[in-house]
This record gives sequence, C-alpha cells and structure tokens, in this order.
Amino acid sequence: MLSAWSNIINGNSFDLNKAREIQSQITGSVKIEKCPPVKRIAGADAAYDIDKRVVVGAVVVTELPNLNIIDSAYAAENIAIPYIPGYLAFRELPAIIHALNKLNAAFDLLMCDGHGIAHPRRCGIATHLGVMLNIPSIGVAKKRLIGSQLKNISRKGDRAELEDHGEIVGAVVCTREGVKPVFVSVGNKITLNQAVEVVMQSVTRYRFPEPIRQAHILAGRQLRLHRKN
DNA sequence: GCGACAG
DNA sequence: ATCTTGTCGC
Repeated sequence: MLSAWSNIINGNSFDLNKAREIQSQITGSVKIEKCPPVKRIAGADAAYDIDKRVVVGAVVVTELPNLNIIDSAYAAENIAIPYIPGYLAFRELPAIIHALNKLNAAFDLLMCDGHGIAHPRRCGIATHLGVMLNIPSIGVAKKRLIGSQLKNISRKGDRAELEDHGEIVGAVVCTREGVKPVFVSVGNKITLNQAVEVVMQSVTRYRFPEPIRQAHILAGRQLRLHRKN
C-alpha cells in the first residue's frame, strides 16, 4: 500500500495527478455503514519541525467510558511532501501508519486530526487511513475545508450539518460552550451519527476529543526530544 | 480573474 | 503545523 506512494514524488516535486488517482481509488472504496460498538479509540496527530524537515506521527489508544490511556506510540520521519490543502494525507499519513504499527493494543476506531469525507474529493486523511487499513475511522478538524454549515449552534452537544454540492458531508459540532466548534466527518465504515456520538463521548473539558488531544501532546513532546538528540 | 484553502 | 508574553475570563 505505502509502496505505491513512492512514485508520487518525482525528483523534488509532488505529482498531483498521481495523488488524485490514489484519492479517487480510495474514495471508491469508502464504506459508510453502521459500525460495531466502540470501546477503544486510537487518536492520531502529527507535529512538525520545518527546519529539520522532521514530522512526528503519534497515536494514543483511549478506552471508553473513562478515557483511560491504554497504549501509545510514535514515529519520527523525514518530511517528503509539502503541505497542500486537499493533500494533507500524503504529508503526514506515513508517520501515523508507522506509529500505528508500533502499537501493541488493539482498537475499534481511529480518530484523526483533520477531515474524513468533508473534502473536495471526499478523501481527507481520516478516509485515507480508514480505507488503507480497512477499519472504522472518523475525522475531527478545527477548520472547514469545504461545505457550508446549515444552521448556527452554540450549546454543548449541538450539531449542524455540513453540506457540499447538495450532499451532507459532515457535521459542525459544539464540544464546549464559548469555544469554536469542531468539524466531524466520516472517514470509513461508520455513520455520521455514530461519528458525532463517539466524538461527544470522548470529550471532557477541552475542545478536542481526548484521543486526539493526547496524541497531539505526545507528538509535540516527542518532537521536542527529537530536536535535542 | 477573484477568493478559499484540513495540518 | 509553527513562531511567542502577557493577559482576559470562567
């Protein structure tokens, strides 16, 4: 799977055409269906050191309903691709995959920092990961990439559909009052309602769900250590 | 041509 | 994502 990614880098530039081919292949394999009960969630995120061209991918497995940390892992790699909106997965998915491979604990669902199908080609990083690993996945992002919010929300637990070209591609969810909402979308093998439900079950006192928040902290901490050694 | 644009 | 101190608010 990852081996096919090597030819999207031509010399020193990123081949957008091949990247789009890979995305259309992935989009064609997305399954939006009810997923089995979720107990263990793996949150994923990445941190960067642009100067040293290093990206650290981190994953933390959390268990419902108490959100205790069961396991975690990380992987540091060379940054091979620039950041281009719509192609985030090509930049940080490899490091996350390698971190996932170091994990010992099993999990039921992967929660990613970024979008799922709320993407121009219905292929955000959560969808890339969900399809490549053939597991349930959801995307949780801080900012909108595409789509329009169908109504305003303000109270914790409130949600508004996110529509793009007449299609509901995700939901804007209020995880904490007085703070900007997050964008939730299906990655693979789950329904939007379940995705929103799982996100709310994973939120404590912060804006972001605990699995991703912990992965964010781990990635940052490991990046800092990597800088000194 | 003019904005918009995950991390 | 990342560079960054103090500061406003619950």
